[in-house]
Parts: sequence; C-alpha cells; structure tokens
Amino acid sequence: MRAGLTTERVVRAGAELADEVGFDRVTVSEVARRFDVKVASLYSHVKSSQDLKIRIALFALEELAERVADALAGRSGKDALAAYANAYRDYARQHPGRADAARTRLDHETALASAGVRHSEMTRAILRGYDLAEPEQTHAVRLLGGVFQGYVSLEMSGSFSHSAPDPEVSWARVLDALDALLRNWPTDPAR
Amino acid sequence: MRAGLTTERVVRAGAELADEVGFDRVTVSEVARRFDVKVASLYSHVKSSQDLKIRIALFALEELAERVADALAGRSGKDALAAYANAYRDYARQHPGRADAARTRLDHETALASAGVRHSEMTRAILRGYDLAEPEQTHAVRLLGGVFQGYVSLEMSGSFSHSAPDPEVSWARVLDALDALLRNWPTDPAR
DNA sequence: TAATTTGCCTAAAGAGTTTAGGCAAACGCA
DNA sequence: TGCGTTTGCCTAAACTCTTTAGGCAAATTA
Repeated sequence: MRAGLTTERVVRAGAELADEVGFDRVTVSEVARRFDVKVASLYSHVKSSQDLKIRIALFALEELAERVADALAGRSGKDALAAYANAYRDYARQHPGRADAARTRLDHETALASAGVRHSEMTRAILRGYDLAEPEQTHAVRLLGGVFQGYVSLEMSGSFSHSAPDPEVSWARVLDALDALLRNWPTDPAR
Repeated sequence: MRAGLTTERVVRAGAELADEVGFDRVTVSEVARRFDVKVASLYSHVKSSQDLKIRIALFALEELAERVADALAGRSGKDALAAYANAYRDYARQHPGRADAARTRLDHETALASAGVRHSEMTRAILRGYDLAEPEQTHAVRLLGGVFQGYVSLEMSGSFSHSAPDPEVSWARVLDALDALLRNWPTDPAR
C-alpha cells in the first residue's frame, strides 16, 4: 500500500497542521507522521522545509483570495469594504495558521506570481465605490492592506481581548471609520 | 578567561543577530558562536530558545517605546502622530529583526508586563490632541496600532517597492489620511 | 506478463536544542 | 595571602529536524 502523496496533499496537510500548532511549528517531520510515511518520502513532493512553508503561504493566499472574491460579488461601497474586511478577519479566525502563513514575506518574483496580486486588485475594486483618482487610490490600497493585515494580526494575538470595549464593537467602528475616511479622503496639501 | 555572559548581553547579541539574519533564524547556537563559547553555556542565561526569542521581543518593545517616547516629547496633534509613526517606521528600517521580534505574539501575562502597555498609553496620548471620548478613543487606539504594525510590516516585506508611487509619498499621504480621520471621526451610527 | 516508471523506504550525516554533571576561575572572608 | 564557596563555562550525550543518496517493490504501460 502506498500513501498516495502529492505536493497538493502535502501542502494541505501542512496548512491543517499550521492551524493546529501554529505556522512557525510546521515541520516536514510532523507532516510525514500524519501521513504515516517516513520523512524522506516527502522530499520528492517538496524541495525543503522552506519550500513547504512557501507553498502553504501561497495556498493560503489563494484560498483567501477565493473567499474574498465570493464575499465581494455584487457589492460596492461600504458594503464591499465590510465584506472584504470580514472575509479577511473570518479567515484568520477559522484558520489562524494559514492566515499567519499568508503574511509570510515572499521574494519579489514569487509574490508577483501569487494570489497576492489578486488581493490588491480586489482592494482596488472596492475603491471604485469611492471617488479616488490615482495616485491617491494606490495610497489608499496600501493603507487598507496595512490595516487589515495589522489589525487582524493584533486582534488574533489577543491584544484586544480581556479589555473593554468588545473587540466586535471596535471592529465595526473601525470599518465605519475607514468608510468615512475613504469618502472624505483628504486632498494632497502638497498640491 | 571567562566570556562574561549575562542574560542582558545574550539578549542584545540575539537582537543584533536578528537584524542581520532575520528574527526567525536566531538560534542559541549562533549566539554562542558569537561569544565564542559552547552552546550549553548559554542555557544558564536563557531557559530555552523560545525564552531567548521572547526576551528579544521584550527588549525590542522597550527600545522602541523609548524611541517613541523621545519622539513624542513636546508634540501634539498631527505632529505627534507623525512623530510616533516615523519613530516606529524608522525603527523597523534600522532594526528589521528587532521590529519583527516586537511583533511576536506574547501570552497575555507576558504582554501585560511588557512595554507593549506603554505603547498603547502613548497612542492614547496622541489622541488627546484629537477630540475623541471613550469608547471611540479605544477604537482609534486599536486602529492606529493595527495600521502601524501592518503598514510597516508590508512595506518592509517589499510589497510597495518596485511599484509607483514612491513609498515615501504613500507614507506621507497615509499620515495625512489618518490625521484627517482622527479630526473627523465618524459618530457611531448605532447611537 | 515483462519492462519501466514512480513512490516510499533505509541509511546516514549535519545542525539545533536541551539536560546532567564536572572542573576551574573568580569572589568573599579570615 | 590563602581557603572555601560560588559561579560560569565545559564535556558528554540524547533527542529532533533537515536533507541527500541509493534501493526495492508497487503501480503503470505496452
């Protein structure tokens, strides 16, 4: 009997492992154990431990992009903003390890070939509901990317729990604030 | 001759190592090599590899808090906001490994005893220049924490380089935007 | 069913982590 | 100054993870 390993299945198992024990504790050895095969066997499916982690990151970015795309369908304006933000946040709650993985620094080339590109395109799509011309649009894309990544990461780390007000309420108000900001984006004082 | 190790010196060396090779590649072994002592010798100064990393994180949080405090002295309003943000960003550029370390998830107890507390107090201090009552102030603190952490982390990862507009300009405009947002914080629609 | 490919295995070396126990340098005190 | 104590770094060893090389048998193909 063979285990029927494929790169795909290995990466998936890695992603599940990440959610269970944390992305930084994902090891090729543990994945092998879960398939009940010897470690060396995995090395025909992933090049290295690094490679496995990068693949998990890419997988998470894909999965997240799909969710965001679904959430965004047919929405615009604040609706779209909230849908995007919530998709992102929900993903992080359901799959903390994968969400961590999605924050992995990728080298430029890999990043360009990743679903990360789709993420910024979708952020741009949201901004069509607001009246922002370039280059302000790009500034806003960067700001939103930063906020989602940073806020969710902070919240996941538990920084907000055990202290009033309710993180749920803060999240809602942060979305209100971002919506307000995008509607009243300040003009460039340098112009 | 003895090497004169102390926890302090070990942690400092770890922080420097983090800046050179990346926080995730900090090992007790490499720190030992730099002091030209055997690995086992370090274990009287730090409990474990994990412990070393946590200590580096706490060290970075302290150091960063000091810088922010200095930057903030005597400023208010947008001036203070920019000073805080720039101190944070400059630290990340000068000490990428330590900045990464400062983003380490700490358990609740450790976090409460860390300089992280001072960080949120300083963020609150900035908000005194804007007219925000509780609980909106806390929402804003959380938002700002998220933005700085997320934006700087994204920029450091190189997401913004190799693409117009200049990251420098984006940063300035993001600060403009945050200032504008804090001056015109939306009222809670639920009230 | 024979030939080929493929997939998982054994074996082994290298590096990091961590603990236990030892010896000598540094210190504290007479 | 010398003696005893403390402290600091060392040796040794076990364990885990990573990674490569080469082998054998199962699955695939003809």
